Amino acid sequence: MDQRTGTGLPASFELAWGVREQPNKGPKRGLSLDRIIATAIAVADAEGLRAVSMGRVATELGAAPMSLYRYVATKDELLTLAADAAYGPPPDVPLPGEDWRSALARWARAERDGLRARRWILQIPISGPPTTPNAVAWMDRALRCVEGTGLDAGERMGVLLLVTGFVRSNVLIESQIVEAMEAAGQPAETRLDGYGKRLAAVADRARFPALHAVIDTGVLDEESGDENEDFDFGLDRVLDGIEALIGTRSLRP
Amino acid sequence: MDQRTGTGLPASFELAWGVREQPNKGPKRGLSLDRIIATAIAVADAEGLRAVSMGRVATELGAAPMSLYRYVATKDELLTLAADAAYGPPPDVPLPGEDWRSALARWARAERDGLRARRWILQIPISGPPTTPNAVAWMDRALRCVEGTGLDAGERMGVLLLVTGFVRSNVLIESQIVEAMEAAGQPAETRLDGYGKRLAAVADRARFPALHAVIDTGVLDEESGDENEDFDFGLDRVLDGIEALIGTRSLRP
DNA sequence: CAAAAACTGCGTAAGTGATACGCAGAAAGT
DNA sequence: ACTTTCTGCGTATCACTTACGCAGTTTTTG
Repeated sequence: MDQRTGTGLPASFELAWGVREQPNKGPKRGLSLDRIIATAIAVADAEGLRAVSMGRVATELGAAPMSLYRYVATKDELLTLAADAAYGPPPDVPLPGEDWRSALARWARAERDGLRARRWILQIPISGPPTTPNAVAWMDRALRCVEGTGLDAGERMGVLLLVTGFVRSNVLIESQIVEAMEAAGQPAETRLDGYGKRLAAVADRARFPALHAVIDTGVLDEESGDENEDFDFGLDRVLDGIEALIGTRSLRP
Repeated sequence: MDQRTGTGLPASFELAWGVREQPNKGPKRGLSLDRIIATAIAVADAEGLRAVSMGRVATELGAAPMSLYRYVATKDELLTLAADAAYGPPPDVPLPGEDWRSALARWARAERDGLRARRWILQIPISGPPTTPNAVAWMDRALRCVEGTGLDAGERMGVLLLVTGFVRSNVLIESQIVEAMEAAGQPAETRLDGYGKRLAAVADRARFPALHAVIDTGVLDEESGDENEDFDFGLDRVLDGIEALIGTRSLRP
């Protein structure tokens, strides 16, 4: 099922795009790519990415693992498609008359929401630039937000990569913290109060003065009350930086 | 070998930090954590991350796979330590009297250089915030760059996360492109000239107008002549955004 | 209508990988 | 000398991905 045709994409991707003709010979299919993908997502949602194996997905479908290979060439391919479907369609941005900053911020928040709901997406090894339908749709929407700002095509792409990179990075780091806190179900007498204290136990104060200055304030030992604070901080910096660039173009939407 | 003590870190991490006492009974060790880590790195450097297995590392060391478990509790632990060692020590920033922006930019570039030399680092699943020696050292150095700028501890951490997130994301995206180009060794007659063309073959122009506007310019079909261009663009945006924030603090280094 | 072609599902199998368990021997402590 | 701790590793289990090919289904072709 790795029959690449004129599009250069794997056949399963063409299926996802709806540009591949259905076979017209052979028995009726008992499976479908959509069902396989949906099942992979359900397993990941319930038990995390590591639980997603070809065998597991097949079992959930009441099929044999090898039959999945009629639809996807490799497990990696299935995971890529699962991530794409899990992303879902992009937000409706920009609204008519909406300024670029507001639109892009909404886009970023929507991506963040989606990733936080399905953190396993970020664990999927990616082996190429986005070529799946939803990923591409999200790209288009972000690019629309910065059209008419005076940025050239390369810069618009740069902005897209910057913002999406920030979002994914932010959620990834948050996920790491969430995971560490869940893993903190260690024997009670060995459990430290937080990350900062753990660091302080091994990191020499004389050698890491700036880090200790931060640890001493306690910010590394507790979650901030507002779960959006870190994200908003970073997003504002990014948008400020983009705004500075757009300002140099003397063009406003 | 998952004997957590007062630091709350895995024993192998304590070894990496040099805060774990060496056992004083039993036969002389034929292996060492450093050698195991170095071997894992050598394999990853030569053949990529997927080639790194406990069996492969053991074979390279002339040992049995199970003996590695005297030193690390899991393969994930080994990979985390390998990534840390591969990162190496941080750059010497800030220089005396160096302004925050220059220092932070140098820090970012150094991280980028390291990651580009060893792209496999970005493929390692990470399951918690940094607790290994070099990672922590890099953190400290970045924090030093923004000390004295008027940012509070939380904001300094936010800046660190923003910059490192940007660097890693930038290199990851670049790696995806590099990988796709290497994978483009497909049958010649099915090979398109570039990513943009592949997208154009499936992405409907009416549905994705902003994306097509970018594709039409050709920027998605060729590598830019300057391999630093994308990175510098993003870094400048990020630094501009941070600069805007620091400006509101009315404090200058 | 029969044969050929294409397709579907899946049984069997091979190879690989991570890691649990426990043995035997080495070295230090009592 | 005996006990304790540690090291290396043989054996084994379980799980996973995917190659190969068989048998049956369905459409197309002559």
